[in-house]
Amino acid sequence: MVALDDPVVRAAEPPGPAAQSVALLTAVADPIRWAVLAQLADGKACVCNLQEHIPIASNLLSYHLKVLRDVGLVTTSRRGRWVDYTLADDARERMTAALPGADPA
Amino acid sequence: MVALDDPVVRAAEPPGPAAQSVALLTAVADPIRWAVLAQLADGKACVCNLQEHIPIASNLLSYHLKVLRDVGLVTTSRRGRWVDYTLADDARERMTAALPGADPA
DNA sequence: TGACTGATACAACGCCGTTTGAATCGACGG
DNA sequence: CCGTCGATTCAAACGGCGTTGTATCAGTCA
Repeated sequence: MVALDDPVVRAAEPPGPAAQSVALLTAVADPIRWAVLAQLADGKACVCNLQEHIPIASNLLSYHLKVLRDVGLVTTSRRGRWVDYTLADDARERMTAALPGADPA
Repeated sequence: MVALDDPVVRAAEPPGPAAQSVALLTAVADPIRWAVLAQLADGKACVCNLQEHIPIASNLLSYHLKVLRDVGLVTTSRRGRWVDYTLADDARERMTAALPGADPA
C-alpha cells in the first residue's frame, strides 16, 4: 500500500515521501542531468571536464548542476579555480528507492 | 563509460538508449503517474478503482494512463465496461535500468 | 592590483506538458 | 432502441521549466 488516500495532487503542505521521490526523479529525468549523473558514475569530475562530454553553455550546465545539488544527488569541492562534482555515495540507493512500488515494508 | 560524446542535446535522429531512459523516467517523474504505478504495484486495477485512491478527473487520469501505456510501463485489458490496468512485468527492471550509471557492461 | 579563467547567479523569454471542458466511443440493462 | 455508465479523445488555455544573455563571484598569475 502506498497510502495516499488524498494527497498526490493536494500539493505542498508537508512534502510527503511520495512527493520527495517525484522531486528526485524529476531531477534525473532530464537529458543533460541524466548525462551528468552517468558521467559522474565513472568518478568525480570538474565542470570543465563535464563540458568536454556535454557540449553546452557553461551557465546552462551550472544551472542543471545546481538542480542536482538541491536534491542532494551530487556534492562539490573546490580545487583551485575548479569545482569538482562527485556523485553522492547514496545516490544510487536513493534513486532506486524513489521508484514507485519500492515500499521498504 | 556512457559514450555520449556529442548527443544529449543533439536531439532526435535515432533515439539513443540514453534518450529512451530519459523518456521512461520522464513518464515516472510525475505525481499522478507515480501514484498510479505505486498503486498498480499492488496488483491490477480498473480505472474506477484507481480513481478511488487518486481523486482527479477521469479524463485527466486517462491522459496520464496513456502516457504510461506509450512507454510500455502498463498494459490494459477490457473486462465488461471496465478497463483493467496492469503493471508490465518488466516495469521494475526497465525503471532501474533507466537510471543513469546503470550500464549493462 | 589588474587581467584572465572557471564557475555561478540573475532576469526575461519561449516552448512543451499539464490541465480543463466538452464531445465521442464501447458496453451493458431496461 | 434508447439511456446510462465507464473510459477515451479532442481542442484550447494555463503555467512551469529550460534556455539564453548578461552580470557577478572566486581564484590564480604577472
